Parts: sequence; structure tokens; C-alpha cells
Amino acid sequence: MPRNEVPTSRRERPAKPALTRQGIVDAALAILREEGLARVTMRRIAAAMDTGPASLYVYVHNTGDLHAQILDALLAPVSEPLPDGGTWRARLGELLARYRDVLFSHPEIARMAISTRPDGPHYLALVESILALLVEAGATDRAAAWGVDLLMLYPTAVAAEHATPSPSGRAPDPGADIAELTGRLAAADPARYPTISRLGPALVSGSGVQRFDWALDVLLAGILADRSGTE
Amino acid sequence: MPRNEVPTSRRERPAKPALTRQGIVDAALAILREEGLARVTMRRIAAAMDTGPASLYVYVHNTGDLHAQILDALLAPVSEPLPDGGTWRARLGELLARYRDVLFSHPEIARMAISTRPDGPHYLALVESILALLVEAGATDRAAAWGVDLLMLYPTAVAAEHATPSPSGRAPDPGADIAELTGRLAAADPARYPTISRLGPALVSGSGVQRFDWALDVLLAGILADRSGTE
DNA sequence: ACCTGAACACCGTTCAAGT
DNA sequence: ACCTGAACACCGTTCAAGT
Repeated sequence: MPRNEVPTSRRERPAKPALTRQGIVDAALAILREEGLARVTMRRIAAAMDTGPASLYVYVHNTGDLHAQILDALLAPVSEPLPDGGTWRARLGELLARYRDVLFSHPEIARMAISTRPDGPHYLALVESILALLVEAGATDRAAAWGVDLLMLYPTAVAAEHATPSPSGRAPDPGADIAELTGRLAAADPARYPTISRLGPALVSGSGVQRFDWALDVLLAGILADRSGTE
Repeated sequence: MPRNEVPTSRRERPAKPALTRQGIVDAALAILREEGLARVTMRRIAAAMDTGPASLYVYVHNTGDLHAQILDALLAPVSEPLPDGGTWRARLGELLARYRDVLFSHPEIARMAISTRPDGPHYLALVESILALLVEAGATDRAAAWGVDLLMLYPTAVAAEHATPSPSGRAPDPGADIAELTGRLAAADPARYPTISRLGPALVSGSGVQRFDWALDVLLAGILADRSGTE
């Protein structure tokens, strides 16, 4: 047996990927799934691939480059074909809900996606679909062009809200946000913050999905109301 | 002279703050101004205060706690009184432009503000003002309550876009984003991404301020159009 | 050309021990 | 109660040296 060939019967590290750009991304995705983004480090990936961190720099420019690759890989299911039929609104809602779901499952990636704009094929396909639906809905070219940013920024930012800033150890624990916010608002001095006090219940009302749907309607109403791009 | 008293004539570290919660925040703000958020570390702050990092944990829970304090301090100028007169729209625009400017000057703080909701007095004052203006503008209670989130998320996310993910060394270099995006869009295959290709110029058109003003109008139109909270 | 050991210059947080 | 030295368990990136 040539010495490069690894016997397939080795039981440990069954999915040890090859030392290529794609192999590195695959290893990173596995670690992301199992340990969270905070553990997706050059050193951790290198260890999973039985090498040193310096070896990765042959294929990956830096950590940002790696993260952008990870996001595009995660976006693959978003660009799967939509069910036939349905209004542009239903199709747009489905597309953005898929995008939101991916980001909600990986809040730390969402956080990253805000400053590192992804540019992979899956991301471009999503932008293309949203733009086409906005044009179909009657948006002006400029409203569609500027609106796609706004529409995608929203789920990204909401998902990123649920990311713990750096340590990935802590459990996500949804509901803690609301409970904490409720407490803070209840503690707000009614004399200094009268409107906050009065609207307190409304401020914390609604589930994440309800607020998401509401925001989508708000954004679309605003985008479609803009006729200034028409001459 | 009692041994605790430091002669005021010592020329180095002229503004060495006292080891208190406020002193730590002040030291952090000084480092932020001079070296960027990436250098605002427990170790760096401790060094500036002539002590070890462990000492800071007496006053600060963790890095997130510290960052939230920093943001609220930066928000102080936002809650200075608005010029008298002006429509609710002008006042709201001014308030959000101030908020945007603070975050644009500190993109890394904006990035952080997305996941760590600030809760200091200056932040609450801003929320209070925006809520009051939305109600004055005729928004329903629910539209105001949910809308304030949307209105504040937008400048935060846009500012965070300009933050380099982690290393603070690189210069901000505005325009590089647009140039890079333009190149990527030009390279987009017109057969696979026809709408992106057709809208290419519109996608990268407009200055940051133009797009900000446009987004504000879109958001407000959508928020004020929502009457579903009215019975 | 590709790969790597070792080093450089750092991190946040904890904890036992001091004052 | 407050403060701290030292340690624990890590980081990203570079570079000279190997194959």
C-alpha cells in the first residue's frame, strides 16, 4: 500500500477532510455545528485536520475569508426552488423566512455577516431572487436596488441580536432577552421616561415571528410606496 | 507626605484614572479613541491603570458589561436638547442622524451594540424621544413600540457594516466597499443573475447619507401606514 | 509549490494569597 | 472588602526551514 493512502477502516476522525480550500471549509462547518463559531478558529480547524495552523494559510487568506465561505455554504438550502405558484409576496416571505432561519440557527454567523458581506454564489442567488420579486411587485428600479439591502439587513440584524458577543459557551436561552428587557423597562423611571413606561407592554409584546412578519410588511409597504425613481 | 498621595508633577500618564467603575470606563474610552475597540481589552486597560487585569473584575462583570458602559457614554451627545421648532419628522431625522454619527465614528461599537443591547440612561433617553415622536406623528401604540426597534436597528447595522470584523489595525477606507462591490457585481454572470446585472448601477448608487435618508422615509412610511393596532 | 514547527505578540477569566 | 501575581487555556499570523 502506498504510504499516502490511509486505510478506510481507521475509526477515529472518520470524516477527516483533505487539506484543500473545500476541505478546510467542511472541517469548519463540522466544528461550527458541534462547538459553535467561537471554536471555529484556525488552530481548532488545523487540529481537526491533524496539522498546524500555518498550513491553512496556503488555502485561506485569513479568518474573515474563512467566515465568508462558511456563510455561503450555509446559504445553500435558501436557494433551493420555491414551491410553484403563490403571489410575489408569499414567495418573498418564504425566501426571507428561509434566510432568517439559517441565520437564527447560527447567530454568530449573522453577527459576522453584517460586517463581512458574503459574495458566494448562494448569496448572489438570493439577492437575484429578491430583486426580481420586488420588480415583479412593482417597485421602481431604485427602490428595488436599495430595498434589497434593507430587506436583508433586517433578518441579519435580528438574528445577530441573539448572538452572545464572544464566548460561545453560554446557551442561547431565548426568552431571557424578553425577561431581562421587561425588567429593565419596568425599572425605568416613569417621570423621566413617560412614553417608555406607558408603552411598556407593547414594547415587549409579540413573538419573534410576529414581529418579523410585521417588519416585513412595514418594509415592503415603504419600499413599494416610493415612486421617486419613476420619471 | 502620606505615601498614598501621588505628586501631581508626575508627567507620564497625566490622566491616570482612579480604580473605580467610572475610572475603568474612562480609561477604556481613552484607549478606544486612540487605538480602536480591538485594543480595548481587559489587559490593555489594566496596563493603562498600572495594575493587573484581575483587579478590573472587582468593578466590571466581564467584557460585555464594559462594552455596554462604553456605548452609553458615547451616546451622551445624542440626548442633548434638540433645536426648538421643527416638525416631528425633522426632529426624528436629527435624532437618528446623531445616533448614526456616533455609531459611524465607532463602527466596532455599533457591531457590538447589535448583540449587546445597551441599557444606560442615554440609550433609554433616546428610545423615549423616538417613541414620543412616533406617537406625535400618529403611529399606533404598537407601531411605535415595534417601530422604534426597526428605526434604531437600521443605523446600527449600517454602521456595523463598516467595521472590520476583528483586527482594528486596518484603516476604515470608505469607498473601498463600493469599489469592491461594484467589481463583484460587474463580474456577476448576466445569465445566472439577470436582475443583478440589469440593476447594477442602481445597486451601488447613492451616497451613504442619501441611502440613509431614503431608508428613514421608507421605514416611517411603513410604520405610519400600519393601522392594525387601532381597534 | 506545498507544508510545518516554532515563535511572536497577544487574549479573558479565575483563584489562592495577600493587605 | 479590595487588590493582585500567577496561572490556565487559549488566540491569529508570520517566517525560516524543510520536502
